[in-house]
Amino acid sequence: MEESGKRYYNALLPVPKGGIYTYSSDGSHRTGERVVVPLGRREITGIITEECEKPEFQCRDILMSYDEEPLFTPKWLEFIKKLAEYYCVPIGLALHGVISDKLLNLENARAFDKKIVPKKEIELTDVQKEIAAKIETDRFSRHLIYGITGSGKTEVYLEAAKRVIAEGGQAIYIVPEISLTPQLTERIAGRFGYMPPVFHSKMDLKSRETAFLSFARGETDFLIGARSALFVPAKKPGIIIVDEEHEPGFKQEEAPPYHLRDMAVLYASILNIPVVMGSATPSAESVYNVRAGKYILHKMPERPKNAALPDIEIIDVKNCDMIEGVISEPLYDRLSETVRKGEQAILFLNRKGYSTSIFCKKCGEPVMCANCSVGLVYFKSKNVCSCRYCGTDYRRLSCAACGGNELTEWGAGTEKVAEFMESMFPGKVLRIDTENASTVNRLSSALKAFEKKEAQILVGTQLVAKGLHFPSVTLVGVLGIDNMLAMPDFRASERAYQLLVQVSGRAGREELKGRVYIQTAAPDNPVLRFVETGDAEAFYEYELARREAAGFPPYMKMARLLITHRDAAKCREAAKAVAKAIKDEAGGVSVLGPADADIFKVKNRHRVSILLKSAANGALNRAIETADAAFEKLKCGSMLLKTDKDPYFMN
DNA sequence: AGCACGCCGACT
DNA sequence: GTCGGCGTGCTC
Repeated sequence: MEESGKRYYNALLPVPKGGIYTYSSDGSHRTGERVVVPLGRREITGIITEECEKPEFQCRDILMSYDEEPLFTPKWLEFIKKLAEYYCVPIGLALHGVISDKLLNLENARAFDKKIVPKKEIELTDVQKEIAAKIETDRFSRHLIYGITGSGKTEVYLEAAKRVIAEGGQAIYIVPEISLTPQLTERIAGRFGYMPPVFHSKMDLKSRETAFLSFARGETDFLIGARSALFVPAKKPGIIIVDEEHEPGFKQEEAPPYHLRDMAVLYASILNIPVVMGSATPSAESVYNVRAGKYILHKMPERPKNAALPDIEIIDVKNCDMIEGVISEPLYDRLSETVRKGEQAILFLNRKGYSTSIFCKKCGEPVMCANCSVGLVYFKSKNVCSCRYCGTDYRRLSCAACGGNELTEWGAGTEKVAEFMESMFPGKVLRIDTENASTVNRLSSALKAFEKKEAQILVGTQLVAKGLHFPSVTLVGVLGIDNMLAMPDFRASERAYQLLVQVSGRAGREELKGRVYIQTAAPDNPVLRFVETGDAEAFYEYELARREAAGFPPYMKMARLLITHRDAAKCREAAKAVAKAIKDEAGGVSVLGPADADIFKVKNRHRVSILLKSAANGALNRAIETADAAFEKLKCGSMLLKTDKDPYFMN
């Protein structure tokens, strides 16, 4: 029992239901050091948070340490702790969700191979220089660069990053879509004179390990990547850049369900460094934060080469002839003209597949997935009907309602539109959606093909709406946006607006003037009007007023509780009890529901949701804690409660 | 998350 | 009679 020489340490472990555990050691350890410790019958890697007093309970010895020099910093640990607190999840779950096991156990990696490329010096415009100069690098500040598509925001980010790097700091550059990084990395390479390290979850493990470790050790000074790159523990972080700040993809759905933009701001505040966010279509939250004086606004209202903005026209599909029920005559005429002139066009619709709904000929009922409350989509290329929620493929189908075997299809997806276009313009059509461009490589080769003008008409989903630059595209046709506008979601109009403006931005990027046609059955929808007139101010005015009147974010804090279980009745019953507990025990929140979720069944689990709203974050957190406690007591079987703070997807 | 313990159904 | 299904509970 000679334990006098022992020291005691708290370690943060990636254990979803806990987090901090105490261990003893004969040696000494520092905060941020990675250690291997025994936990139950296994060994697990965690991070030392601090030295502590000898605890009451018996504790076990630290088995070994990975680091002589701590890889993680006290501020990084503080960041994870605050993230967990904000999203009301155990800190162990936060760690687990933010750093993979592989990386936590990483001992060594190949050194970063600095591939030198020819440097392309670009003379910045006065606006670009001015904004970059306003980003002070010595303290926490939040910047929103509101620059129209093609206004050159990237150059501002890079200019600020260069300065940070010159001062000995590291720059973190986050983008929403992995698929966008090839075009962007080439551009960054040109400015820096070498290929920058990239970090995202779809790249090969070896390069990812290299990018992680070299940035954590301070051997590289720039890191570009997706969400997960924010959590690479930078040694001397100096600036965080969040491009396309409005992107819904920044909201992580798996636990912990965080929003990357908000976490970038939180991390920057802990580090006392600037965070720069940019978008051509800022989120309502960010516009609100500018008004509240939290974000510093920088506007870039013009394109550098003075390329004109496209003309936008709304086509009422109820009042004009539709060819094949897909494309209106005026748009078709324009398309022919564009092809004749040797220019390029993009046709956008946000539905993939061939037919977007399938019905029974006899009774008219839609054909649903057997496991989800979702209609099936027909894919002609694979000759299957698929559920877009659980991915089940159906080859032989009959009507679940009447047993009828004759089915009929309705609604056009990208496959059908591309097929029809191909019949009208043979050899000139290319389709891009997640179905045929499932990997980064396939997508980028498809985009390259279009760039090289191997096709003149590109039919695609949102995949083609984002940040791409095709100088010869002069026509953009939006074939389907109505389903998006009709979504029962308070963010639906914002998303539709952003998508329309972004996709319109693909038209006429250089000398050639662009035209945009938006087909709709609801031409009077105010969102479409704002897109048509190009009056962004008016859109944000409208949207924020609507949110304020209805008590939605950003004026109110919101959380969504989703309870799921095999048995619908049990699920509803539990949700009712949880809602009652919140009403009885937690004050300062309004409780909406419980109600069956919009998509009330996924993978044979019934889904019931409760919405919580509050003016105060603290009250909301207490309500969530109350709900968690009540749920622990009454749950049965494999019933689950998912807490989603600042929810984005309300299906 | 793992991993073990524990209590009920169909098999050599 | 056991093998194994996954519900439950704990890990310093």
